Amino acid sequence: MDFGVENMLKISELSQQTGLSAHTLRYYEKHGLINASNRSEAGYRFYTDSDVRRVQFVKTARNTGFSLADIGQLLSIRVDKLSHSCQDVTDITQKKLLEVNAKLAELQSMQQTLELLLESCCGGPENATHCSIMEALDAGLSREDKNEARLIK
Amino acid sequence: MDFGVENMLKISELSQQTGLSAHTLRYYEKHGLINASNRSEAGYRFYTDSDVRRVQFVKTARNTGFSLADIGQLLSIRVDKLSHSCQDVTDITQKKLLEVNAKLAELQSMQQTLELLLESCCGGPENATHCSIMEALDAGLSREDKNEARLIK
DNA sequence: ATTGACCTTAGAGTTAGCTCTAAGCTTATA
DNA sequence: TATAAGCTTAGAGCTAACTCTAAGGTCAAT
Ligand SMILES: [Zn+2]
Ligand SMILES: [Zn+2]
Ligand SMILES: [Zn+2]
Ligand SMILES: [Zn+2]
Repeated sequence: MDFGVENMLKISELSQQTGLSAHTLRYYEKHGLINASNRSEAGYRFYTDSDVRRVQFVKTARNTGFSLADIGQLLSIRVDKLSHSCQDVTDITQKKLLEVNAKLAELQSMQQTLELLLESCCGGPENATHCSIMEALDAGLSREDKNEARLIK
Repeated sequence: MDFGVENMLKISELSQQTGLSAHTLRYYEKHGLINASNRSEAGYRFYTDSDVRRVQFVKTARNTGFSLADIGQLLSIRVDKLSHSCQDVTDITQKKLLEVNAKLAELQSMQQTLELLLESCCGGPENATHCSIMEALDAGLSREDKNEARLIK
């Protein structure tokens, strides 16, 4: 009856293999991303090799930056590749790249502003009455002025 | 008695001037960042010029990437510059820059991975049975392998 | 006097992705 | 057999920064 239970993993073993916590694995299951193909009579989850590969796919996609919703889509492609095209895959990937690029631009702008602020300030122990960082934040930064210009007209 | 009420702003007027919603302004007040120096008899908030400048400082700092907690610290320096040093200011700014740099590195890694994935896939209408993006996610990406290597030993 | 726009408050809901708790079984070891 | 470690579930809590709702008071114009 219970043929092949030996090479299946319990949740803590899967956790160790993947580096994802048991909590997270159950969370992914609750959200429809993964599943344990088998359960013991007591209800313990048992993961097959195929289950493990699916979890590793999820982890890899997660590390690549995909949201759990994205991963849900990628997984439905994965289980039925015949019904999906390469374009379906690139659409998801391209969308993610655009998001990443947008965040990058925002962070680069912040980085530049912060570096300029740090260059302008002595960083010394004297009091901050004439601190150029405080002055700059009080004056409204030039980057922000540009954004403001959009709103005015 | 109510001298000078004329040049004060109601919350919706401040909202228009700053581009922050009235909800957000009340939220900032609840969290101790800003305040209306005066209230009408009915309890309406009235903002002085000084209040407005403080709100604009908050907005500028927010646009620069500072968290509301950071801004709370910057504001307490702002109201008592004599008791604080330039170093106090650069400490906050430097810490923020480090955070931004860390996020940048993460996003740049994602960007690179996503670009490589997109280069490898034809993106065409044929079915996804041999899609190289799916293969790469199944195999575990090389970037991830590097991270894994850290864990192994 | 009656709209309707604006203001007040406390507090709930949103987002994403976990992270943890409580209460109670199960399993392995001593 | 007792103890500890591990498993189960539902559901609460966390983070940050809003965003919105409900129920009601205020104000200007008609
Ligand atoms: Zn200085
Ligand atoms: Zn300074
Ligand atoms: Zn293809
Ligand atoms: Zn492809």
